[in-house]
Amino acid sequence: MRMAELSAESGMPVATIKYYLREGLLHPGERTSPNQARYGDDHVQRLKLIRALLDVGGLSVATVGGVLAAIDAREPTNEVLGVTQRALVGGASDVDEEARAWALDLLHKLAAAHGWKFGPEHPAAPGLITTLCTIRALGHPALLDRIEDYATLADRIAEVDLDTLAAHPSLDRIVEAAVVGTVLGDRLFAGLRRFAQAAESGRRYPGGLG
Amino acid sequence: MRMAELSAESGMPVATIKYYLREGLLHPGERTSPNQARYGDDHVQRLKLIRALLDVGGLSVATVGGVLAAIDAREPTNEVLGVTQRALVGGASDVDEEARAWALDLLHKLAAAHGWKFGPEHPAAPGLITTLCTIRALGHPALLDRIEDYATLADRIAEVDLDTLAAHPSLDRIVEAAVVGTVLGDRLFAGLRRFAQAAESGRRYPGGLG
DNA sequence: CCAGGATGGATAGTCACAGTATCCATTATG
DNA sequence: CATAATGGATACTGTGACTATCCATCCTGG
Repeated sequence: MRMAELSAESGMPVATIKYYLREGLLHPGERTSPNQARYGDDHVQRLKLIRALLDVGGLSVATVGGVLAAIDAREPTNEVLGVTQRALVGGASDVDEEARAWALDLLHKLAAAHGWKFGPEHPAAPGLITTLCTIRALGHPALLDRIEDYATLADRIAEVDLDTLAAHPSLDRIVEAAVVGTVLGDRLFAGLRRFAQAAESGRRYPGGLG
Repeated sequence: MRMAELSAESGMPVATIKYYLREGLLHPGERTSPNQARYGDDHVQRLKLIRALLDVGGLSVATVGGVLAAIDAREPTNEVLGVTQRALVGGASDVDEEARAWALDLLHKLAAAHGWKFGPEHPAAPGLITTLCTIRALGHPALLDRIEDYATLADRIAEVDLDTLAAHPSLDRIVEAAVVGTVLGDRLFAGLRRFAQAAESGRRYPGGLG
C-alpha cells in the first residue's frame, strides 16, 4: 500500500508517519523507484506497537526507537528486555551514599531470601534503589515493612509471566510478546491492583475510611 | 527560614521553588510583612513530596497540583485516592465499540469472581480498559490468558497494601501515606517484578532464552 | 541609619519534545 | 499529458517545565 492508505489504515496523519520514518521507528517501505515506496501490513502492525509503547507504556519516542532497534537487531531476548527495563525504570537520581548503601543492603537481603541474582548492574536496580530511597526520604518507612511479602508475590507474578511467554507458540514474535508483556503488563497489573484495593478497602471499612 | 535557606535545604533552585509557589504546589510562607515570608520544615517536606511525585511517580506538575490540593482539602481518603488514581492511569483513548464491550465484559466477569465492585465510573476503569484493548489490538491475546491469576495476586497485594495503611499510627499523615503508597507502590512492585522475572527466567532457561 | 544584598511578585525567555506544515523535485495515473 | 500523490528536507507550532530578568520593597551589618 502507499502512504495515503497506510495513513488511513493506521488512523494517523501522514506527517506523523513521516516523522516516525525519520526517527527510525518505522522501516522505510520497499522501493519501487528511486523516490517511491510501498508499505505492507507489517508497517500497520508496527505503527500499532509504536502507539502502544508511546501512549499506554508512556515511553518517549527516542526510547521506543531504542527498544524497537533491539527487537529488529534480533538481539537475545534477555538483551531486549534489558533495554526495555532500563527504559521503564527511571535512571538513578542522586541520593546520598548512606541511603544508597541502605537500599543496597535491603535488596541484597531480599535477593538472598528469594534466590535472585542481585547486582547493581541489573537494569532494574537503579530505579528500584531510587524508589526505595525516595520512600525512606519521604518519611514513610512503614511502607517498606512488608516488602518481604511484596517480594514473595512478585515471585508468584513472575511465574505467571514466564508461563505466559512459554505458552507463546511463535518463536518469531516471542521477543515482541516479551516487550509488550513487560511494558503493558505493569499497567495491567497496576489497574487490577487498584480494583483489588478498592474492594479490600470496602470490605474493611464499609463506611469509607474517612 | 527564608527563601535562600529553603533552597539550600531542599537542594532546588530558588526559581523552581517560586514556580511551585505560583502553581500552588507549595503553600505561601507565613507573612512577616506585606511582601516578605518565612518558610518551615513543612515546606521542605512538601518539596520532597513534590519531587517524588514528579520524578519517581512521573506525574505532571498540574497533576501533582491536583493531588496535593485534594490532600490539603482533607477530602476523604477515598476521594484523594480517586484523584491520584485518575492521575496515574491514562485517560480512555478511543477504541472501537466492539473492543470496549469485550473489555467491559472481561472486567465484569473478573469483578464478579473476585468480589470487586466494578463499574466504568471507577477511576482505574478507563486506563484498564485501554490497556486491555491495546493488548488485544496488538495481537497478543495470550498475554491475557492468565489474567485470572493476575487478579488473584492483585487481591493478595491489596491485602498487604491495606495492612500497611492500617499499621500507620498517625491519622494525620495516613492520606499522604496512601498517596505515596499508591504512586511509589506501583514503581516498587514493578521493580521487584523485574528481579523476580530475571530469576525465574534464569531458573527455567539456564543458558539464557535466546 | 543607611548602603548593599535578599525577597516577593510579575513577566518574559529558554529548551526539549512531539508532532505539523510547507516546499519541491519527482512519480504515478486517469 | 495534466493532475494528484509521494519522498525528503526544512521550518514551524504548541506544550510543559523550568529559568532568568526586573523592580519595588525589605532587612541587616557596619
